[in-house]
This record gives sequence, C-alpha cells and structure tokens, in this order.
Amino acid sequence: MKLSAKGRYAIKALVNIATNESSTPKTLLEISKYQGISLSYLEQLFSLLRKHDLVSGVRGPGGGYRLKDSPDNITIASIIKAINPEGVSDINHDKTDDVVWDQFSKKLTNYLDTVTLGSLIDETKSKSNDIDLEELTNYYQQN
Amino acid sequence: MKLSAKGRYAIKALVNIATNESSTPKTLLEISKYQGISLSYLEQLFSLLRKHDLVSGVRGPGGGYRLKDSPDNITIASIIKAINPEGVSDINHDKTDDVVWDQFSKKLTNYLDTVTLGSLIDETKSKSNDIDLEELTNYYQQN
DNA sequence: ATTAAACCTTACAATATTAGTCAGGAATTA
DNA sequence: TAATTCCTGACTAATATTGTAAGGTTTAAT
Repeated sequence: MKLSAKGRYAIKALVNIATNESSTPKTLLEISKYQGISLSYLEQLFSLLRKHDLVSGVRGPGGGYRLKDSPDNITIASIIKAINPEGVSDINHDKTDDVVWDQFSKKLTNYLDTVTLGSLIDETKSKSNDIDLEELTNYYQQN
Repeated sequence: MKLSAKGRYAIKALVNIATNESSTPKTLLEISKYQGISLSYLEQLFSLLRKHDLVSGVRGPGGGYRLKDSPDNITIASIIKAINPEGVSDINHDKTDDVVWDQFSKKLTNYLDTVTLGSLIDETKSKSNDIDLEELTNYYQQN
C-alpha cells in the first residue's frame, strides 16, 4: 500500500467526474485545466484507470470519461491499486519476514475498501456547512 | 498523508523495539542487521523519531533506544508524521481548492490515529495462530 | 583509558517518481 | 471530411526518495 501525489491526482480526477453535472462525459482537457496538470499525464493515469475498469472512455467530439460504476461502489483502495504498477503495493519487502507490515497493509487496505468516492463527496459537501471543530478548538485555545 | 518505504522501515523498527525482550535498550546496529539496511539510514530515521518524542536514546555502552511511551499509545499516524518533513503531508497542493483531498487526508489520519503499535503487534501475534481465511478461500476456489 | 554506543553532519549516488513532450494512430460524431 | 477526443508508446528532465559512506562528538560502562 502506497500513497503519493499520483494517487491524489487520480482520486481528485475521479471525484471531478463523479460530480460532473453535464450530460456529456468529462473530457481530460477540462480536468487537466482544473487540476493544473498536463493532459498527457492525465492520459497516462486514465489508461490505468480504464484498464482496471474504473472508468470508460467515449471517443469523438462530445466524448470524454464516465465512471464505470456508481461513486458508492468505487473504493479508494481500488483506485490506489489501479494506478500502482503490479506488485508495488505488495512487494518491496526487505529481508525480514514481513508479518507486521503485511498485517498493517491488509488492515489499511480493508479500511480504504470502506471509503468510496461517494462517501468522500458526501462528507466534503456536508463539511462545508459544518462548523470546523478543530478550528474552533484552536480559537478557544488562543483566546 | 504519504506512505512509502520510509514509513515501513520506521514502523518495523519501532515494533522491533516494542517487542524487545532484553533489559537493555535496543541498538540501531541490531535493527540494521535485522532489517538489512544501513546503520546510517536508521540513524537518520531515529533522529526524526527522537525529535518527535517517540523514542529516547541511551548513550554509551549498553545503550540504545527505547520507546518513550507504551506501544498502545504510539499511533501509526504519529510515526508517519514524524518521519515526513514538515508540511509534506499537508502541503503539496495543486491549484484547485483541495477540499476533497483534505477531507480524505483527515479521514485517513483519523483512522491511522486509531492504529497503534500495540494493536498491530497483538494482531500479528494472533494472526500466526489463526487459519488464514483468504488462503482457505483460494484453496476452495481452486478445488 | 578504552570501548560501545548514541548522536550529528555532510556529501554522495542510485533509483524511483513525477511531470511533461512529442508523435502518432483509432474511433466517433458533426 | 474534419474536428474532437480517446489511446498508445517512447523519450526526456526535474525532483524526490532511498540508502550508503565517512567522518566526527559526546556519553557512559567497564
């Protein structure tokens, strides 16, 4: 299990598609402008996402990408897995028998299997209406 | 929130110390031999762990490292945070307002705050006695 | 005093990741 | 047919990560 910038881009792009309100699919050009990264880099990412059946591409004018399943059925774990080269999440072991790390890795994967794009979107929406408890705490500590 | 080889080394080293049965503290030399990585690299890691009050060093012959708190009070989140340069887990934003990613990052941090060295050790111990459900499933699927 | 160890610093190198460029082709639709 | 967009692969370059090496100092046990 590995987590880096690549995963961030992938997750954000998929949220972007999931919240797409247009009737036409979302183009990578739009996403690349929105996120400020190159079209080509996104194409590389989406090649992987497509191969893992997370998105489907629609060619031609008016084309773009759609999610292949409901946001509630797309887990963060599956996204991370899709963009990492085969084995990266599991291999990379050192010499010692890696029971501890394996245990942790499985635990984390199990957790990330419970976090879906849908849940993330819901929480992000509701969050913007909520009072931020952390900031409130900081406020009182400072005053 | 970032997760890579560095984190794996740190977590494994701390588990190593936590399960130390000797009365003397654990030396980095022992850990380096056990994990098959250089003393120098471990020193860099432990410099960070020490600065974040996760371990305390004992100098001189018979010296080494001890945890600064009970394994049950040392969380994975605190370890990851300790070894990553200030801001890496939080900054690194791209141009868009990063509510989605922030939300996810907080969620993950909250989760990793519930996973302690102690819990990991317990689960790893009990796991070695259990029947591995996953392997059993594979077995039946193949036969 | 010698030794074992933490502790500190700097430099270096190998590798991986990140990000982008380029060049084209294939499919679809207007 | 032309525009649009997916799709592919190769290549490059910047940066970050990972890890080693080689010194040194401080501290405490023997």
